[in-house]
Amino acid sequence: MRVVVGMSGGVDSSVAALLLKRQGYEVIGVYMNNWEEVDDQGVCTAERDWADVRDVCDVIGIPYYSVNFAGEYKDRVFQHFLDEYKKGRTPNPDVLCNREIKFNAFHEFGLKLGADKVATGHFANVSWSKGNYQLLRSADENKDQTYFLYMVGQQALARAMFPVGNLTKSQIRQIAAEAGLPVSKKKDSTGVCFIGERDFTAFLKQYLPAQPGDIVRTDGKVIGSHDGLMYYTLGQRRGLGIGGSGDGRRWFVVKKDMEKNQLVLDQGEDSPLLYTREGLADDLHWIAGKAPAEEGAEILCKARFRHRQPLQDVRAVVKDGVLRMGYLQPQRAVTPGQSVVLYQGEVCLGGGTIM
RNA sequence: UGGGGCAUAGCCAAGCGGUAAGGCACGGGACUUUGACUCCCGCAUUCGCAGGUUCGAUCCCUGCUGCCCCAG
Repeated sequence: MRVVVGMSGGVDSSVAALLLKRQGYEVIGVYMNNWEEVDDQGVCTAERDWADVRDVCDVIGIPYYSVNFAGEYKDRVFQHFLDEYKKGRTPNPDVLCNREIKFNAFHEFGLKLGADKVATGHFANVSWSKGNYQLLRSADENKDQTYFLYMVGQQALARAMFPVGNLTKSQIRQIAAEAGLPVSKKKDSTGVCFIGERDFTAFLKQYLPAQPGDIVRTDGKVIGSHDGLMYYTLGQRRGLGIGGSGDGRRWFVVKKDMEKNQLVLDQGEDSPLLYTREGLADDLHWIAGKAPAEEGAEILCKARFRHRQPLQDVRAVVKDGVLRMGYLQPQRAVTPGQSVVLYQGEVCLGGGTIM
């Protein structure tokens, strides 16, 4: 049985490869570099990651390759990312990246290498039940990454493997250390997948030209100016430059008025304008291939509106391709363009894009 | 140019003779495979300017400058 492992140069995917090798699989490590950096230190980071992958593979004793999907990433992920921002929405590129790149383009590459299975270091699990593959939350509740995987399809899950899905982060680091992997203490990576950590607003400004406008209070009074609504998101506090006015509390973005090109702020982290009790989502995707209930029938489940958020009680109904949700507890800054992912027990049902 | 008041960091604002609170903003860090949120740390050798009194002043006195209010 041949398994191709997507390796990032981090601990998780390194241990994933190690475990598969120990389990007797014929393992091949593949490093993906999908972002061609021109300047910055991004190049250095990518080169170091690739070097780490080679070192790790040498220690484990498996062959390795690198592959570049920069073109695919740009066409299928980044373009959509920019289009969404232009509309004033806040996209989640990593959800698309998983569907289009890691669990599609990369899987196809794995097949070309003769792989029976394609593994990654994601914190998630797959199981087969009632004629379908299920996506399950990881053992390490704190690191679960199913929020980013809800768009993955049955075909991909059928050949996917998540070797570290049943481990905790500390167990993974311990295994890596005991095996002498050079990345055992490497810091977890953050930021947009393949693009990495950086000054996000400055990054966006490279692609989306500024469109200055007013910053206003909820009563319409102008209290400042902004460079462009696309550089801000709902619930945001930092980077507004508004301080000292009003009652002295912090200011948060509560609305982006695209028509007036105004950024609307309200004061206080508990501003009622930041909370909603219901919402809609479209662009739905169900892991099982179909909704968990008939059209119009109520779905009682848990949900999260952002990565790592504790599961929230939600009752939803699917109608005409739109998910109508009611929240038992008011939710803060549910943001258009972001994902809502539904769960029942350990099972990730799927989700959609917040409208 | 009659009277009164105020001038403290980017903003708001304590202090009222004993050697500059706090909040917001901002910067750094932690957390985090999106964007955010959150948390931690930092942030006026100096109190409009110039003198004076005092062992010692942001706090008292004088002058100057600026702003505000009332009356003209």
